[in-house]
Amino acid sequence: MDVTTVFSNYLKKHALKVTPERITILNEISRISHHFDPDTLLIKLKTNHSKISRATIYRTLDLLVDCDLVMKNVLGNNTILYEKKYDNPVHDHFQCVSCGKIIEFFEPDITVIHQNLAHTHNVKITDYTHHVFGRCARCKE
Amino acid sequence: MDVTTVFSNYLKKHALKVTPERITILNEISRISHHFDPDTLLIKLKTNHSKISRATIYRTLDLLVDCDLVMKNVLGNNTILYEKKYDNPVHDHFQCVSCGKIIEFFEPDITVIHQNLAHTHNVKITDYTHHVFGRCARCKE
DNA sequence: AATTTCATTGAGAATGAGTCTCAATATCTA
DNA sequence: TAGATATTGAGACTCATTCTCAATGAAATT
Repeated sequence: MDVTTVFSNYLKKHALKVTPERITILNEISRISHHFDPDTLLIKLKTNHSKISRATIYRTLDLLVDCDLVMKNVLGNNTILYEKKYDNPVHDHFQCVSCGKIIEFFEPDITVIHQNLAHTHNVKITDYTHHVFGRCARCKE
Repeated sequence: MDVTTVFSNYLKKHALKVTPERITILNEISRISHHFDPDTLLIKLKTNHSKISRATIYRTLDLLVDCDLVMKNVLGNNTILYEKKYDNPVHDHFQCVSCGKIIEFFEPDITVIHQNLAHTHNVKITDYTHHVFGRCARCKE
């Protein structure tokens, strides 16, 4: 089932409307292979002669996060970073506090930690963020 | 060595001044046993008839984070949350997306993950945030 | 296909956390 | 104690995000 269908189904299920703006935004995100923020998304859309407003971008991103197609990451220094959850393997982020560089990594043991947590505290885990900060190879001298 | 001394030494080392405002803020934080945000700190200080300004609170919090006495956590939904790093065992946070309840937990394996990461990517890790979201025992029904 | 209902949109105003400015004041070194 | 310089408070300012509201559009119903 393709991504547009997933989004359309989500919208219908919540009595929301499938609009060209919403589909255009999702298509634009599909073309982005890494991180993005709302403003660069707006610029990309403008470049493609779309007149979608800033408000609609924010509203649509919220929907996409809610239906689990997009992930919103809040890093340290007021960096907000979105990325699609499809066509994109699960990973966490390391950010260099000196130069701002972001490294993606995945350590499978994080899953074990979450299983322990769920069991110990009798909770259901739906999401997590794991951001690591420090100095990259270059900046630590 | 007590916390005030640690802070004073840090300030002197960086040619900064030991002011009553800075010490008062640190003392106020020492009285808080859990999380806080800059604004509740401001209110607590006002309640104690202190006239320290919002700007000074932000400035001092940055210093305290820098000298490792306070930790700044950025949660998902624009929540910023500070807590002292002393008198307070290291822990991560689980937040219930339904009722907002926060559970503190510590899984020692997170340290192993960080050691692997540091080794694999040749970085120096100074800090991290690990927030888990889901439904607590009550809210998952 | 036309009607009706109500969600959605864009433009710009509003919000609010955090930062900056600057003159007055306080710390600290010598 | 004086001089050099860091700090402070008040409020202006920023800038990302949210809100408002009239006009428009989607889609269910007839």
